[in-house]
Amino acid sequence: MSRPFYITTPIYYVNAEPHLGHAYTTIVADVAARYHRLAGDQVRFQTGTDEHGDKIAQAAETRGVTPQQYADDISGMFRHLWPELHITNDYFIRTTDPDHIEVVQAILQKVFNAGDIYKDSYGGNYCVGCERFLTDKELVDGKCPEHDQEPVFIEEENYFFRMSKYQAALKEHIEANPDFIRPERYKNEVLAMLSEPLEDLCISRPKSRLTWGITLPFDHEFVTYVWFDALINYLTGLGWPSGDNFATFWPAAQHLIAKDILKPHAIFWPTMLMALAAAEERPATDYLYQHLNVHGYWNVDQAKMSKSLGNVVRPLELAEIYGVEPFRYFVMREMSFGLDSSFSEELLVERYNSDLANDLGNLFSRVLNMLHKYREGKVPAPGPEQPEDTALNRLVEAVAREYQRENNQFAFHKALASVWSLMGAGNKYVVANEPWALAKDPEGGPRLDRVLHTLCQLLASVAVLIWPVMPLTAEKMAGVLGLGRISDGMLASVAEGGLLAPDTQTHQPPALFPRIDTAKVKAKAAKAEQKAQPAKPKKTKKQAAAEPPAEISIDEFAKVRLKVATVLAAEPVPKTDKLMKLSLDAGEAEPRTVVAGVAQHYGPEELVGKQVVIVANLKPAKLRGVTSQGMVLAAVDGDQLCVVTPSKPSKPGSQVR
RNA sequence: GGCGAUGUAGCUCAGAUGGUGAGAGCAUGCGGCUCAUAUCCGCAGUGUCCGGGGUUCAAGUCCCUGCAUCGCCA
Repeated sequence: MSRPFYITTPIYYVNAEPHLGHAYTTIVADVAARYHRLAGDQVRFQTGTDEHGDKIAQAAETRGVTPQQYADDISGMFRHLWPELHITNDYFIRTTDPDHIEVVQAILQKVFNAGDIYKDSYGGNYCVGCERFLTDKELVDGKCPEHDQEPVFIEEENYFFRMSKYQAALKEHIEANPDFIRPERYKNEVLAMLSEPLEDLCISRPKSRLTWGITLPFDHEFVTYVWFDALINYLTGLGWPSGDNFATFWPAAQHLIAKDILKPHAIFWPTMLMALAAAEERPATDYLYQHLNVHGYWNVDQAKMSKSLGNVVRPLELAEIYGVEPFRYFVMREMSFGLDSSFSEELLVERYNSDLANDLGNLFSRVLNMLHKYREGKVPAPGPEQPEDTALNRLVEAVAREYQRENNQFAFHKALASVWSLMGAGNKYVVANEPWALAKDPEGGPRLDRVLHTLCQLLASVAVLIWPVMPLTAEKMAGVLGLGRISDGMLASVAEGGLLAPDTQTHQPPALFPRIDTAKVKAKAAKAEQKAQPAKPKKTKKQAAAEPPAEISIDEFAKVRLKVATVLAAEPVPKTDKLMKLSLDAGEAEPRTVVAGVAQHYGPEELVGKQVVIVANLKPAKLRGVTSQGMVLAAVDGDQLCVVTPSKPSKPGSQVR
């Protein structure tokens, strides 16, 4: 019984190059798709690009290309990125595809004929700069705050979709199907939105203002506005209204989105589908999707990642450095699906070392090495079974079940945690049975056979279970173990056990994930943080960071290079009353320039000739346009301040420690 | 301003329907093993379960209130 499964990512708006957010959504969709293939389901996985609208037309104009050329360009970047991340989408849709345009027009016409789209005039404050209507509350002193310009009152005719008509029915549907939107927090948010009256949705723009869009079939003076165009892609990609794919997969449709586009997917789209069903005189459930799966954001180094911040992490950079598979593993394991998570190189390396190198890689390596050492790499026929063997096998079965339950609910992090419990159990099993001792024991043969056999089966199961997340690693493991290819539907045999037949010849194990030197990465991250600090002061975080730890090690202290220096010259920095620019003899070839905040306490003449203590290896910083190469130490007591000076004259450059 | 969520070990988080001395992973310290990618196993911890009040024989778990953070809406 092969059940269908249809998973979509949003179609990505081509106003920005692909970033971590896009990559994450698409990797999740890919893992879901692969998981269902592994479970033997019939899978369809679609992604694509959204290419109409003002922003695209504008961006194209800025670059001096046509909107179509521009869209081709960016869309291509997405399309070429996915294979590099081992994404296995079955289809890539573009809203500029001719068949999509046809479908959108056909659906608009249907809904229009049924009376759920109507024309109305709309009057409002239109800001020419923003090219959109502003609400009264957006105005500051009657002006657009962004452009400092008074808006023009424009009355415009447009087409509206009767969204409000379906509000009650949608609310009922969500209440009757608690996992229609998941995780639950997002369902609650949607219900909150639905507790307020919905307004009808404006779905058009006059061509006088926007031409880069799909022409309304019933009024050629207008184009469709954003969502009506974009959302319908999920139907187009299946060949709506006819076609096998539509019949097979639409009843199994699940969408995957980030939380920022919750409203369009949880409210606009279902009501549109209900209207379409009504227009065809079919029950709404014929058209409503099964689940909307909503995930959170990645916080990259504290700052929220978003298109507007332009704070783009190039997904391939870290993926290239550490490998695509660890990258996929990290994002799937680190983020509790639905919640926000932090993303950093350090976190990635931590996961890599502890989960991939120490747990998975090392277990794989130690078991296969023993197998080669003691049994010439052949999976032995098992000797008599003991309770601990049974327990381990049972655990594999239990994990296989939990893995399915969690993956079905999009709780991928839990599914992975469950798989990793096998690594822990495997390591304990090795220690408990001490195969190296059995190998030396003349009576230990049958027991050793059983132990190695059990461990090989465990590894084979692990290989299958990690396949959706790390397909290449899984295949590599399967190859070494003599398991052959990991194929669709193989999940069922994990719970049954016995993936490997006795006498299967294995190969020498490669190091799947060589350990990464964390010291190097930490140093690099610290450096980057330093660089980022002045750019965006973080109120709370910064204060917390400024609070020194209770203790530091001697090694940490040794990083600070303190030196005695003699003040050669001093002059106040213009336009400030605190800063003084000092020229110092620190026993170096050239005098050093250091800016110190001492001008309120010392005049220039008091400082010249004085000896001070400086932090010599502080990263240079620009203060009021002057580059300061270090800092001068001073004792601070409330608003009193005095510079620290050696109690006897010392040679400039003397180390202070 | 309205609504909601969250606040548990250094970090990330688990902790249905209130009830054995409050947990996991990572990080830390100590001990052990040697098959293995300086890996693995064991032990050890520390927690005013955000503050304050209340209900109850009994509250991290329920109620009220305050604070903090975040989100949604306006």
